[in-house]
Amino acid sequence: MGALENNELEQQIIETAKRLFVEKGFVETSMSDIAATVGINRPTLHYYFRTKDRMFQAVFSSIVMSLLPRVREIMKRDIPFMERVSMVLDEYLVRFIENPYIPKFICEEVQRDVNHLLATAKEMQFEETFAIIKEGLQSEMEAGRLKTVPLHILFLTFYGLLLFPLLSKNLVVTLFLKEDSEFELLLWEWKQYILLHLKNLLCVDG
Amino acid sequence: MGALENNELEQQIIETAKRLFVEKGFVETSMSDIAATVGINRPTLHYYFRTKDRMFQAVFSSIVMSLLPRVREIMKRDIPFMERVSMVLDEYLVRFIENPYIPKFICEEVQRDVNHLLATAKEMQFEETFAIIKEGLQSEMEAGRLKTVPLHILFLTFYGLLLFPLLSKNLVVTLFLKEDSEFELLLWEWKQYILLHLKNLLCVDG
DNA sequence: GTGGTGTTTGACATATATGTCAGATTTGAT
DNA sequence: ATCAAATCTGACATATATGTCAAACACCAC
Repeated sequence: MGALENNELEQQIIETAKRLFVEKGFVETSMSDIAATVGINRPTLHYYFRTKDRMFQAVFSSIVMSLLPRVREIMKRDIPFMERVSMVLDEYLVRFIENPYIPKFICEEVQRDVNHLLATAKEMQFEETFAIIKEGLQSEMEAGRLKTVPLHILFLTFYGLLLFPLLSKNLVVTLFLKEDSEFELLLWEWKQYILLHLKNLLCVDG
Repeated sequence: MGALENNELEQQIIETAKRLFVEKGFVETSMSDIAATVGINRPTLHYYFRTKDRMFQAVFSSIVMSLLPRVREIMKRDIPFMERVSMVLDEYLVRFIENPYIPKFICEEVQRDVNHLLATAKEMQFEETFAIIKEGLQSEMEAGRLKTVPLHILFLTFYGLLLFPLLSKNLVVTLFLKEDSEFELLLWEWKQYILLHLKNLLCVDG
């Protein structure tokens, strides 16, 4: 046979598609682009992933799967809450420095079709991770170690501060930096401010 | 003649194009869409705005022009800094509640072509407004009424917190709200948190 | 009405996208 | 070596996008 064994090319296609989707966006990346970059014929793409939509699902899964398990593992640890948050931030930032267009890609998909996105996410234990974080927070709040803050406020603060610099990277570099390479440094500086804001929001001491 | 007098249809086209660009994004809105919505023939669009690109410029100008003068006016007032910020936030939020897709549109354009965007913005006193805010901040900081914080950090905090809820509106509504109509309420609740974060960042008392 | 200006349109040229399919090619089991 | 299944490809069908143009149309001055 060989059918089920040749996931090598399939993987190569997914990696290439990920890079292109994430660089240029879903709509502006064509199946031809992907095929040309991989160095295969376009119909071959359709052979592996019948439609562009299934191509997307494969790519999105690959992205989420590369982050979610690490986050879940960290949030389960038995160390102070803010230390866990700090480590999760590291995890995100490393991934985003590697691939600064992921946030844009996710945001684009949130706009294009939330339900499709959530359905895809659901298939990879997204809800378990979400639940772990939620419960972790609630127990900290009930124990009085953290202030009581609505979950959606926390969500907006965390992801707003984390994702926005990457969404506006071009603008930030143009307005505030001399050259592109300084951006990574800015992100690590920025991480401290994210932690500061979260502490102000959550920690009882002040 | 009549050429220069018929800015009525031209305005109607711009309004329609703005709505569509802002709802569906630039790439996913076709000239045909716009023409059909206005109720005219597509070549007529090309008669008024030779290319889709000039169409964009007209739309973007219209959006920025509806905000920038108000912001400039407010920032010039002689009232406490945080009060000015609060009023600017109101201005933004009212505009965004009216038209929740503006942030997405701007972000998309920041990614697509920053320089094009900045060039268009430059034509409408964007730099003056930017300078006014910058100087206002510096004088407050030097007078010791505000903590000294790098401009880019302030930029990221302000716009990250302000824009992200609108960029992730679909997700927020799906994850945290019962129905779409609650979103406006959430935004006004969120405004207080934005102010809180900015105070923590800027104000000397704490 | 005639003519000129500004405005609108139908038809065309061109480009690029997705998806299908029959047939060629490779591959592995026998 | 042969056969069948898996893999790949050239060619096709279809859809939709932008932009151009010559010709039609509307309107006002004269």
